[in-house]
Amino acid sequence: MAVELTTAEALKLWHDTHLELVRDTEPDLSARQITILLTVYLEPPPHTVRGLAAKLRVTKPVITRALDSMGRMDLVNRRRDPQDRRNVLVQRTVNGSLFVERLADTVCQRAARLRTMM
Amino acid sequence: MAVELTTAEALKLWHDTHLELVRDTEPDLSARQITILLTVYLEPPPHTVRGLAAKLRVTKPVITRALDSMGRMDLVNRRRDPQDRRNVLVQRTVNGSLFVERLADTVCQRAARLRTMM
DNA sequence: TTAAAATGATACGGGTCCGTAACGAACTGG
DNA sequence: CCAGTTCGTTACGGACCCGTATCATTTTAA
Repeated sequence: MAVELTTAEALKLWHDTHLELVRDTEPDLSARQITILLTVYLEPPPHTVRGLAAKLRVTKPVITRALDSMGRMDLVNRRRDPQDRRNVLVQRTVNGSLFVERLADTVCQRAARLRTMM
Repeated sequence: MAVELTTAEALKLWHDTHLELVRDTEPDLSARQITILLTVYLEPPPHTVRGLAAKLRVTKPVITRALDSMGRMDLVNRRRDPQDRRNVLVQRTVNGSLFVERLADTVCQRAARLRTMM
């Protein structure tokens, strides 16, 4: 059983959730940063700069800079790979987990209100 | 009947859709721009700079600049209000409609594949 | 008629992000 | 060992966005 959404519902969900994120002035991540963050938190490790760049189809400096910003916000962490010290492993943080959890709640709440509030 | 989403499904939907948007290198709008665009296309006119600023809880220059960029991308249009020439009315464009339609399709497709692909 | 209010745009200084190119550090294979 | 490869980072010039303050235009009201 799949999640059935009409196009109007999909747009309303996208709109309402974004509006809430914009209003809350949460750190305000870009689409690339959101994608990186959720990849790290949803998919099994290890996550490397090169791997993330390939997955998103962007250049490596994009990933490096996104990790810089999100590291400053304490959403992710970087560590050298002890096995191959050229690699950098992207790791989760407590703060990042909370952020992702809040995001999930926001999306869920907006989805639940979709058909009652239209 | 509401749209039931588990938190895991919500996150996967958010991740998958963002990933697709990042990969496609569609104009790559910010969260604020997306919110403005969808507000204009989902809610009944008229839409003014002041109204959008109040709705998003941001300053007016934010809206002006977003309309500048999205105008350059031909996603929205500006017109003076003939009734009160201080106002600017934000209008939809053909290109913007297509963009919104594609976005809706992307979200719907990702939602439909949620439970088959997990 | 004129002062005040409202609207959207602009100037400014500061920050972030972009892609290309170059770089140092670490591994690999001959 | 040592040249070549791989990895992540940094430097650079340019573009965009931010919030505050200010501006011109238009409307309102005394």
